[in-house]
Amino acid sequence: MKRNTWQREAVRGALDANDGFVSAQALHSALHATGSPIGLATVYRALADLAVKGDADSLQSPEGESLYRACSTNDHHHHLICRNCGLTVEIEADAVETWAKDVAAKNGFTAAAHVVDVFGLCAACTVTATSQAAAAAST
Amino acid sequence: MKRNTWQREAVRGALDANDGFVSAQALHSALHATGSPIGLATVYRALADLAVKGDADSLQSPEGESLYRACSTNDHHHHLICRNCGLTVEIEADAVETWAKDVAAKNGFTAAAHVVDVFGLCAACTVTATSQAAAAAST
DNA sequence: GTGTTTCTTGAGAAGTGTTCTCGATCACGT
DNA sequence: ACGTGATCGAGAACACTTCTCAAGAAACAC
Repeated sequence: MKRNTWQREAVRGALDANDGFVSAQALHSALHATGSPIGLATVYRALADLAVKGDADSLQSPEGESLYRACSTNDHHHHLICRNCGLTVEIEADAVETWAKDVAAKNGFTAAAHVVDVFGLCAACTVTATSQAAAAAST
Repeated sequence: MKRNTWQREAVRGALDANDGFVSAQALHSALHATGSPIGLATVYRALADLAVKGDADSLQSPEGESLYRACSTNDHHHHLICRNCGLTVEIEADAVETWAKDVAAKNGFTAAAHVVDVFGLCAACTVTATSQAAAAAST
């Protein structure tokens, strides 16, 4: 039996309120900032549950943290992530799906899963970064 | 100035001797097993150096460990990894490169990098897994 | 509403992987 | 051979995650 607790709702809400991927720690801080006395362990548990149920997507940041995000769809899909502001766009990648299966099969691999994520700078951050670079260059 | 020390050579050698991705910890244990009194910190430093120089490839395992592998080419490429035995096949993915750039551009993203790795079971491990499953089913 | 059951929570301890610190060591240029 | 300073190693420090367990609170039966 799964019980409904305000803690679980709070985590889900905080995740929904966020556009990009957030770390468990960040989510915990955010919840505390809003006055929730929720525990860190509980945040981890809730996130793990959401990920298992398919209500959230998780990935490993290059720094080794686990990042989570509320997903608009339960279907298999990939992400385009701004490495500066965390903005995330869900992308479909039929071509890549096919390619991955193909490559695996060609090499005798079965049960193929794949990790496909694209990191970059979103339009807004590109502008910021460019002007900052210019400022730095002129210093 | 970069010095040549036997420790660095040992790490590189151990990496070369390995077919698939290995964790820093595993590499350290392996080196100790051969009698090298090399320190763990040194292994981490050497691996980071190799990765920066492009002599080694690194990726995050699903468990959050950093895995390293000596690469036969410095060119950008991807991997097909057996999740059971660690066997790794280097794969080219021009199609994916193009797709990634394309998707990024379409969404206004710049400086796009991507993470593309395929995990599966290699032919040998598929056989083992299948027979094991059969054995389990008959129990 | 009351009582019972048992799932969930939260604080902190524990665990794991990685990085940092700092005195000792040793490779390299002269 | 010598001096310099990059590199080493052991362990401490650190960050993130998971585990432990007593206390709290949903859900259910009555």
